[in-house]
Amino acid sequence: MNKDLTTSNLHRRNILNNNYALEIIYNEISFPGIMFESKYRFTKKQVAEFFEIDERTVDRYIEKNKSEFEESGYEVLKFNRLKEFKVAYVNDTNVANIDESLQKAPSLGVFTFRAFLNIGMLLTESEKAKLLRAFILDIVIDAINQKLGGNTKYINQREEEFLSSAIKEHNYRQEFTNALDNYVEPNKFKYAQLTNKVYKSIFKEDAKEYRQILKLKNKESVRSTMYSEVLDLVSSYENGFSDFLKNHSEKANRKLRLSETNTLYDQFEHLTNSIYEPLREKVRGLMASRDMAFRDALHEKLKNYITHLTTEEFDKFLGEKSLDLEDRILNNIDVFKRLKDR
DNA sequence: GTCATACATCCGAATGCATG
DNA sequence: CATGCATTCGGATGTATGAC
Repeated sequence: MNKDLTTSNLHRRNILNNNYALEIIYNEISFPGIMFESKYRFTKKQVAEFFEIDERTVDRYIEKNKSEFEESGYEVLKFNRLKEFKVAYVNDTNVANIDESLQKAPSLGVFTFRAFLNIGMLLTESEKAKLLRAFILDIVIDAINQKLGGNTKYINQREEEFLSSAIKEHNYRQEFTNALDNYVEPNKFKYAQLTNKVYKSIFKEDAKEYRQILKLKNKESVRSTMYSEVLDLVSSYENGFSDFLKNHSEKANRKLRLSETNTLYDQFEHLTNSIYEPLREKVRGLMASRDMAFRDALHEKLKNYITHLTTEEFDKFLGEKSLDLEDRILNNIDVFKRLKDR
């Protein structure tokens, strides 16, 4: 996938919000900052020297992208905080020569490591920035893979909510297939057809397209790769339609043909359209955005829903609280048993 | 004399605008 | 895109003033 950091705000954010990638990048490039207020800081001068550009060039970029940089941690220090920064600067062992003019500066623009990377992603005139970008793109994919032992395919399972959603979904799925057994005439395509209809209602793709986008192998199950929010919504659709099907079959006092069932689903979808709309919108956004960031997968039909992930999202799937499914089952064995016996 | 305070001046960084 | 210039701001520095 072509990710041009200089022009894509989305891709920049997806890297800058990923603390795990930032940590690795910091450790890999030898550009130590000055520790100040528990963050590594760099003066404008240091940044300019790193990228081998004029300080004025840095100025221009700050001017143009002020809000983006400020969001990444760029700020102008004054008064007391500036005084403290100067102390930290002087005491820092990484700083070889103490700058005379800095000592007298009444205000000083300071970058965090994030803001430093941010400007590096935008600088088109620096050869070093170009190298840095290439390096970042390699590192970020590696960082996620490394964190997950090389498997982003099941990153959806690392989140706290996944397990309970998956179990609930499993139960609703059973009701759904039971309903198809009880109220629809035997037909070997019925499960697949109706399931695809549910998928298309929710995220516009059928199982086959979804598999291609996520590069799933034949044996790998589609649902095991879905995020908890998607599973919850699938549950809702399956549960809702099971009921709908039951009512119509009982009213007609017979099993329905597959074609009737398909028509019935279209009715169901039409009727529930506005009810599900908010959840569907949310789920589409989550799914498309996460798959872009984590799995490097583009859901073409959902591309208008893609946004950058927040730091919290990265934490949720990569952070302390995220776990392999196996660990999660062990940690939640009681919950697991309770849900299973329902 | 010294100490605190008020005021004036100077300087450098940031910022904005203009130019080559 | 680099450079030059003017403006603004606030810290640093210096000076004057007055109380004790």
